[in-house]
Amino acid sequence: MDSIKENIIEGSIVGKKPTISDVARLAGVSKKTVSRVINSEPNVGAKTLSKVKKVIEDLDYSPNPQARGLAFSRSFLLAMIYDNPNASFITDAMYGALGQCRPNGYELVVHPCDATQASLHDDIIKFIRRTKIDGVILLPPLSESNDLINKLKAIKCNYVRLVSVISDDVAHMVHFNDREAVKDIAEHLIALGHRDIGFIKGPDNSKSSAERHDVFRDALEQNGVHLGANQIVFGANTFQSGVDCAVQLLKSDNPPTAIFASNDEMAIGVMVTAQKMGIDIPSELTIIGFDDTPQASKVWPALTTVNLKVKEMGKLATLKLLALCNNNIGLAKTIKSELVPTLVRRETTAPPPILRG
Amino acid sequence: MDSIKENIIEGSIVGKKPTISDVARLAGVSKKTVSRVINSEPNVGAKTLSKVKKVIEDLDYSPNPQARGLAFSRSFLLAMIYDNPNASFITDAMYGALGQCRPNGYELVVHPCDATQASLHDDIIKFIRRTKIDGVILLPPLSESNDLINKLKAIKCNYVRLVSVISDDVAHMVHFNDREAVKDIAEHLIALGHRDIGFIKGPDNSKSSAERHDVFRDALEQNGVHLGANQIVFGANTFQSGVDCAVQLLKSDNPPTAIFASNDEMAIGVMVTAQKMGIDIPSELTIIGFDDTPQASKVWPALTTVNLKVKEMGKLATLKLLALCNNNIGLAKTIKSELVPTLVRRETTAPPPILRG
DNA sequence: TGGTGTTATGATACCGGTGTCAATTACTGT
DNA sequence: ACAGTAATTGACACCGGTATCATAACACCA
Repeated sequence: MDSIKENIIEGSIVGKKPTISDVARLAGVSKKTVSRVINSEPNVGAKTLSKVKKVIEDLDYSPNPQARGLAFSRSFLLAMIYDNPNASFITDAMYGALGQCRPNGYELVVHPCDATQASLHDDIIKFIRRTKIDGVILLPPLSESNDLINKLKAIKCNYVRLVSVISDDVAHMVHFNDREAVKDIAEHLIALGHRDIGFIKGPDNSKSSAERHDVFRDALEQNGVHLGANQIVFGANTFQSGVDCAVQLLKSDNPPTAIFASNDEMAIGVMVTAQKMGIDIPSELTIIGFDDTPQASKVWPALTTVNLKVKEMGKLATLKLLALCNNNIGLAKTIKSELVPTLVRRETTAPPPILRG
Repeated sequence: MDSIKENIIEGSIVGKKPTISDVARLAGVSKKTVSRVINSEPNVGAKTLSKVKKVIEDLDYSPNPQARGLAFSRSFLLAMIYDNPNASFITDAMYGALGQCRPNGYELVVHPCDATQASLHDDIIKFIRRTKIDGVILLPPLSESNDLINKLKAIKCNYVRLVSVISDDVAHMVHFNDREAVKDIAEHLIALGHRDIGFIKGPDNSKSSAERHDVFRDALEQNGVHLGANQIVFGANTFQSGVDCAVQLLKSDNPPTAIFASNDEMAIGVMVTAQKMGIDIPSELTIIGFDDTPQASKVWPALTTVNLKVKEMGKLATLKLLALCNNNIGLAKTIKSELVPTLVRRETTAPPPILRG
């Protein structure tokens, strides 16, 4: 007779999943009424409501997302897109996002991509059109590309970007104000007594690299410390480039007493290099990183760095994106879009040797 | 007239995406014929074929995955499910999987979950039923649960698991033979001359923890070295537990000259602790980890550890899963399912002090 | 040239949901 | 009691694909 019910009664779920028609039949109502219940639409009689809900419960029914997506012209899929090699940044952002996706009936698709590909942006657009993804979260440095943003707008794709540079498009971005953090670092170094400071800049193609450089230089300048050209070296945000930059800085005629690296990965490269050279940290060399990756607290000595609150950013970005997917731009605008990173003081910072006992 | 074509001609894609009906109309054929072309079905005339292909090209048409999924009763979605806190293991596996998903028209959904939840397995089943995911890749230690496997079988969900324990169900698993690696570690330590060896075991709920323990003990025993009860401590696979275990081992009456930690995370905890205690690595203490996480080569001295080839495992698992999704169990069986980890010798291993100059 | 067996193609139902709009039922106030 | 309005409900088309099966076109051979 009723094969659906039998399947359930038998204890394990076998055969096909129940459909909206099964629910409708068993509840003695039309498909449309069941649909109303599923989507919490108004104007359903109290008796009908509880009857349908009971059947849904009994059958352990859940709507088919493909069918739903087809009817709604939606996929209930969000994507996190990035060309960033920094695994901890990504996982943090991902966890922040996932926590908001699931409860709202969305799933998250991860889409790492290759920044060296010339067709990168077009490939992303193709990906979105092909999958019918409802919206995307863009991680830096990809999020800094206006070209990509314009292409997303052209296909009317919802997006939220995680960026360090300020913009007034508050509905579509979460901003981590690392200017403040960089200032904090400069002032911390000055307060400790450092005057010969080395700076490892991130790759040139990233706006936030330039920004960190400018802010750091200006903040030092305001305290009467000049960042000379030979005290600035260029890294690639990788461990190895941290090693290379450290060699360059520490083997110069006038080695710095403190080094600020634009990310933790490079800062740890500096640490390892200094230790190999027999330089003690922090008594002979102060090091500060940026990102507060899990490794930062797992090296010896523990690295002083900046926590960007990436997980929180992933969460806020997702909330905004969900609002946008529901055409609620007003809501997206009201969700907090600025996070202030914090300087995490650990064990790699100390006054320079000249000021010590 | 033809709004679709106009949209394309105007340069940017606006309005709705073309559908199969648009293609059919412009090519002067039926929807079904276009469907045949899309799915590379046989029995399509050469002239018709090229005509349809041209229209698809011109329109930049791609089929709607929701509609396709609905008709095929498939979602073209795979999920990677894990309760593992080890970020690098996961990202490696993820990258390995992604490389195979995309070219085959599948997307990957990430599904981390909370191992402390009692309803964990049922939640996973619900997730699969709700999303209509076509197949799942299970990462350890979740992949070791027979209960979960049985539940997956009950709902006929395709799965492939990454496991360290051997099983004959070769179509549904990729096996990393860490027994060999653990043996290599034991023999390496013996060869260096170590006789007082400490072992940090992983959490009790994991089969691979027990296995690593057994194999390590036996391999030492075969070389005439006994692993005493007070030389075995229990860790939780976290950095902090590495610290705790190190304290326990190093402050004992008879501290070991070498420590093998069941994962890198704990091994690095041991390193940091030893360094804080003024113990030099490797001259006074040899340390070996397991996993070859990115951090292993980014600590000082660089950690000797075992590379599990996780990315390759992710790739193989995905290939198997895709074969299973296409009901090709035979193919799934023939895909390589055993990987031999390699011992990566770096800088944390040396002969014990007693044997040194 | 006609009969036969393939190959190529299309009409129509269907996958499992939602939107529209008309029909039915339930409340109002007088 | 009864018109008037609001709340509830369902019939049916539709979203964009695929499966089935009947039919049309073609090739082959006697």
